[in-house]
Amino acid sequence: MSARIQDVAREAGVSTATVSRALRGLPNVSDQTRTTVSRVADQLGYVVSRSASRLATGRTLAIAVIAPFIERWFFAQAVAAIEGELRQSGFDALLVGLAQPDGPAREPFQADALKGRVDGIVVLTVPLTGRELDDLRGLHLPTIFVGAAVPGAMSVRIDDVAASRVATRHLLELGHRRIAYVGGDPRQPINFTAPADRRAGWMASLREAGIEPDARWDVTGHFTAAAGARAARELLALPEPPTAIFCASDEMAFGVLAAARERGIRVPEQLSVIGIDGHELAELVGLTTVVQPVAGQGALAARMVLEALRDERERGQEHVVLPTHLALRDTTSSATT
Amino acid sequence: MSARIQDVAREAGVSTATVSRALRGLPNVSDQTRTTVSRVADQLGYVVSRSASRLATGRTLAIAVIAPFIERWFFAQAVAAIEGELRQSGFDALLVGLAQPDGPAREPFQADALKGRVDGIVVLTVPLTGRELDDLRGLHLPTIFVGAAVPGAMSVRIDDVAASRVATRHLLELGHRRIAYVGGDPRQPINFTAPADRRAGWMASLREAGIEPDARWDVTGHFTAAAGARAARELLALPEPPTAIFCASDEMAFGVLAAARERGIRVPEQLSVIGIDGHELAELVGLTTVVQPVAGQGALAARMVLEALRDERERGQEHVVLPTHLALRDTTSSATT
DNA sequence: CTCTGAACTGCAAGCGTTTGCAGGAAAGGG
DNA sequence: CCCTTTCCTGCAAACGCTTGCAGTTCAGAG
Repeated sequence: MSARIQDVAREAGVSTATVSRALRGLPNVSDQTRTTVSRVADQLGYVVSRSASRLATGRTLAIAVIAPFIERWFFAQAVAAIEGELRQSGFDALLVGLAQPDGPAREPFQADALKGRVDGIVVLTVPLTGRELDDLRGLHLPTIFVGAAVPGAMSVRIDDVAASRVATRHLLELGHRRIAYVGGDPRQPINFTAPADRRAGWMASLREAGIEPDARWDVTGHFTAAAGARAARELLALPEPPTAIFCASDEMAFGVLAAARERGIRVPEQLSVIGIDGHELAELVGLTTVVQPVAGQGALAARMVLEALRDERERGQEHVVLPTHLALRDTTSSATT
Repeated sequence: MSARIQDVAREAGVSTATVSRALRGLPNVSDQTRTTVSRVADQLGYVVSRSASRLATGRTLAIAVIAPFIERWFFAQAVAAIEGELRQSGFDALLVGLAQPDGPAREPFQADALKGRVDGIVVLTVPLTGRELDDLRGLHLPTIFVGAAVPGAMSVRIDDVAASRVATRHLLELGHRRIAYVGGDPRQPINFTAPADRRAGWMASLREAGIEPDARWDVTGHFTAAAGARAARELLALPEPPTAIFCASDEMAFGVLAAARERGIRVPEQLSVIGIDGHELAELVGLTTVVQPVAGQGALAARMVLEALRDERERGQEHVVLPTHLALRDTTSSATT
């Protein structure tokens, strides 16, 4: 059906070995031969069989991208950036989600299902269990984690504690004292450090300001807008509600804003709200937030795997921390109380 | 390094042929043999080499998912659903984006780069050129389009004209006469019918109501919130601004809402806004919209490719149209003027 | 004119599965 | 007790490429 290397070889009057070398730009092929071969090849519409190359070389030219969800903003941005970077280098992006068909629980991650199928792996903020992690290491593939610093592996992330402190301090400086935190699920599995770190940053900043965080100010928004709204309703129904809410993601902050609107609470006059992320819509609705480079982390992670593939030796344990910055907008203002 | 089929065969005292058959559940293998082989296999941590199977069978067990963008809401939802469906059936999702590294233009789609790399293709609302489409057909792979009915291929989509009419009629029934449309790029390439259809539905509904749509009411929002906001600013600055704005996507509607807020225009009292999509945040902000099943379309598309792979004969040209429904919320109300 | 390399090119052995075909054993029928 | 069937199993030939090694050619040095 489709042309094979044999056909090109025959047509060009050379051996398959020469065709292979010519087409891949390897040295020791005369210019004339190379030209002929190339011409014949695309005349015949020849495309090298990835399967055969893979089998022969052991390299797949594919990278797995593991993400707990793909439909959420953060992951979609990151995945898009990773895919772009990989495509530019001629690598395939093998997308592996972990969401269950139905239900919120995630599927166990089968590391060895990837055995021999990819050359490297990018893991997006997945809270892996120790066993999953071990299996993953057992693959001996360059692996890079985004959003969490896993010991012994490469990673790219932001300083979550610092980002969180920036947000909290901003609120403190505005005079707020009752500052609530809307974060992820507190029963966080290991290795998913972001929610824990952000919570820690909030707590530490409050304590430094001499404020003991009330347990009721610490609620979970599951990193979704809807759950963020629920969390906010809870907070705003407290006898002494917070005057400011710090959300560990912009999406949750959107939920908080919606909940405030529902109750007729004016933002920022009666309630200050701040998020983390730099969501496209945050700018639009004027949400003050700590912006993190999401696509940037993804792209860098992709480049790092490719790099590791190039310099086998350098399978170091680079840990890159990208900067964040506070985007001051309209949802935070001085405490009035 | 890793166990091969040979190793399993030797250890189990059978031939590689038997191992292959036993592990794949083919008939004509005694229960006892099958048990032994399975035990030995996972004792050795044997995982069949995908590359070798691919080469031997010609089947890749992978499906390409082509999307112009991955980071946008609609595509992220669809891709997630597709990936889930594929994973459940043991297929790999090969993600192919078309976004340029920088710049808004999309990359040309190289169909034959996929030659021999996937068993089927899902194309998400990509406006392909005639040539690209021909190349794609030349692959002779089951291909299914989401969001556009390409003749001679399978597709799953919504009735964009109808969805648009529902939205427009809703506004008309509320008494609005000056109804603007914020859509996609008017210089739409072929085969990307959604923006054109939605525009057509808007226009037809207006005409049926005896209203000749003003050219200035027809603006483009590029399917992003930011551009939607720009479009709205333009509309609201008109000497006789519209009293209602129909957006071809919820994200653009968010932009419109933001622009209205900027100008101090109250929604829905002074301006009605309606979208299309059913974005998670639409519910939260109370945006009235025509809900379409996004994940549903993706999942169905995935199932259809797999189905086509199963029944080779049935390579029909099924065109599935999924229903939409109007979600009445708080951004539309009777025209006051 | 012969010799030495350098530069090309071809041979053929993998890479790890799958699968058509044939052989062999066991079971059932006459 | 012999002959079919039926059921399992193994042999070995693909699948389409890559690559170490060896052979050829040719320019330039001696």
